[in-house]
Amino acid sequence: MNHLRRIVQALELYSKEVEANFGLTGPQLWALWELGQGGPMALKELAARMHLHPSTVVGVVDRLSAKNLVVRAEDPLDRRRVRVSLTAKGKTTLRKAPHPAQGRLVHGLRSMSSRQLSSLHRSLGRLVQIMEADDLEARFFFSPE
Amino acid sequence: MNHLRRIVQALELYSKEVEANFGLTGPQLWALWELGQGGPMALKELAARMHLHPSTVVGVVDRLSAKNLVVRAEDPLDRRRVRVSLTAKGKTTLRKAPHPAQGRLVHGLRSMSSRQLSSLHRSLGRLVQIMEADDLEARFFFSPE
DNA sequence: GCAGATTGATTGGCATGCCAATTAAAAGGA
DNA sequence: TCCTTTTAATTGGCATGCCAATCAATCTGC
Repeated sequence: MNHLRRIVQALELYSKEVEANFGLTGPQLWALWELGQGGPMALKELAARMHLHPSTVVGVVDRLSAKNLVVRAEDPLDRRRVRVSLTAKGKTTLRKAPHPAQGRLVHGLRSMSSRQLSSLHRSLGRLVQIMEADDLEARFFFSPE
Repeated sequence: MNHLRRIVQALELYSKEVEANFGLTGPQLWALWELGQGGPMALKELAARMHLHPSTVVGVVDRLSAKNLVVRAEDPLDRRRVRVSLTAKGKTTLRKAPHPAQGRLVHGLRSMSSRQLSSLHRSLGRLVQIMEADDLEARFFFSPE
């Protein structure tokens, strides 16, 4: 538990550091990266790819848009949707940016043996599986819709 | 990376759930628990035990104090310090509260073999070690005071 | 075709978390 | 002793993240 908290904290510190030296926070970089991978997409899809709540992503897109790295456009086929896409500046920035996979963590992982690594990956994957199953149960228990 | 994010997210969801059903968020419960373990202590010490920034803990203590679960008192020996301590209500609440070690995670961990568990613990511990070492280096590199 | 349900984005409210700056108190040095 | 530095707590500003509520657009059933 404590280790997890420390890792998360180290990730957040890294995000601050990137922000101070590059002008973009971790989540902002991450969103930019997803847009680079998947091309222009609806805000809802971006949120889904990031496993975040849409209302969270609205704020991130707002800030990226204020920096002229992305633009919102109307989707002609479904006017409820907002197509978020990279600007030219966004693409350039993305090319120069550090990979959003959080440098320090990557460094830490690289220094582990591949056997250790795959064991860690398996264990974490299993944890996620169990915790998300629990979550579904809990949701069902509290509000069965 | 993705697994870590999901685990953290599951923890936050659990915190929301506890809040909805118990009236206290994860960090609030955590602070209460530390006070239960260590007795009355300075805000700074509480922050150190939680590995959080003092300014963060000010807010948590504010909210706990608004709920009459803790009180701030002046330290007669050092008037800069604020002694935070549990109220009677705080102690009662703490006895009834779920353990702050995040139920779903515990459940997930319990279902793993002890061999898997200790391997996971070792791996995470190693990651923390490496990431925190990196952090020191980075701080030194960016601002060598 | 039209009323009612659903869906996508947004807003407002709130809790965490950080940092930088401020204030008050204590410690240290000349 | 007095002045400077350090230390503890707080404040204000900001970014994430959630949820609940709202608004507009789309879809469905009758």
